[in-house]
Amino acid sequence: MFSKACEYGIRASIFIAEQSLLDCKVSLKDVADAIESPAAYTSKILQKLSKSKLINSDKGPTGGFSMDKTQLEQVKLSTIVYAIDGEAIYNGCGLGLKNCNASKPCPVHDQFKVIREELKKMLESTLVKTLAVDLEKGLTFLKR
Amino acid sequence: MFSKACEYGIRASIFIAEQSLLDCKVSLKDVADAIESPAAYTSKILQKLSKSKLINSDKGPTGGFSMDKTQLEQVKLSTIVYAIDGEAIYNGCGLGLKNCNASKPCPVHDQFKVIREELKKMLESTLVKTLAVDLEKGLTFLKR
DNA sequence: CTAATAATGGATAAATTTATCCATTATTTA
DNA sequence: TAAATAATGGATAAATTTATCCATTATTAG
Repeated sequence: MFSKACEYGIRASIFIAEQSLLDCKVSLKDVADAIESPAAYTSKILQKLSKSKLINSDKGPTGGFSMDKTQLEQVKLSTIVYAIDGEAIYNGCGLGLKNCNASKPCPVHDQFKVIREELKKMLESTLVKTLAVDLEKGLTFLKR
Repeated sequence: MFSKACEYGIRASIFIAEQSLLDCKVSLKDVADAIESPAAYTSKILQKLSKSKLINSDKGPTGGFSMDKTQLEQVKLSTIVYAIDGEAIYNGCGLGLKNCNASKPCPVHDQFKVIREELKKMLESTLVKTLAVDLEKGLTFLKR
């Protein structure tokens, strides 16, 4: 459904959000340990999220990754997915056709439309912060 | 959402079904032309569908690919997807966790469950034959 | 100012997916 | 039986995604 990079990105941002709610900055290593991902690869993904202003990053000692109040209020799953995987999941044709649309539909156009809209609605209505709260409560998990 | 191989597989099987409804066998080249896919790669996918008994293939002159009555009645989108991409799309965790389940859920377990079940229901209730009928009527398209 | 820390960015490498090539096998027709 | 046809299967190659390595930059504390 999502690329591995996107999966890592979502898990990482939920962890960073959780720690930010506790007023903690986290290092790359903290993130990689928390979500069991390859550190160097995760680094690239966090750079992307950082450049898209979805998370903050600071260099040097006391540095690390974090999310501020505004980011915690605004960043949704859809924001992360869009930053990493782009819009393909929203607009792409289920069968890979370039010009699939209502007036020249692929054979599963209508069927997929329903699913995609459902998915979109879900991603756009889910704040990373909300997921972080459940994680902090121990209701959900980021590894295995 | 699906692999490229699976997209080709679905499009190919809809085309083969359409032609079979018109009592026509089609060659590899016919298929590749109809769905605008690389022929040799498509060949591998058709072999897989053929070995899974979702389509028939015959060698030699007058040979080609086809679907018989039984196959036309039984093959659904879910059948094709399962044969090519396996069950990951049904059972896999949205965030890539190995042991994500109701008692140890990932942060988006419940949200994804709804979407996946919706998708599953759709794939399992859609006969390739039905899609082929619409294609034959000129209501849908397999290229571009 | 120096040493230590942590993210950054560029270059590579490994793994996987997608795609191609070609010799072989099976089948049909003449 | 020979020639032509069409799928098959194995080997390889190209492209993309995932992953690693390391030197550099920015920042902080002493």
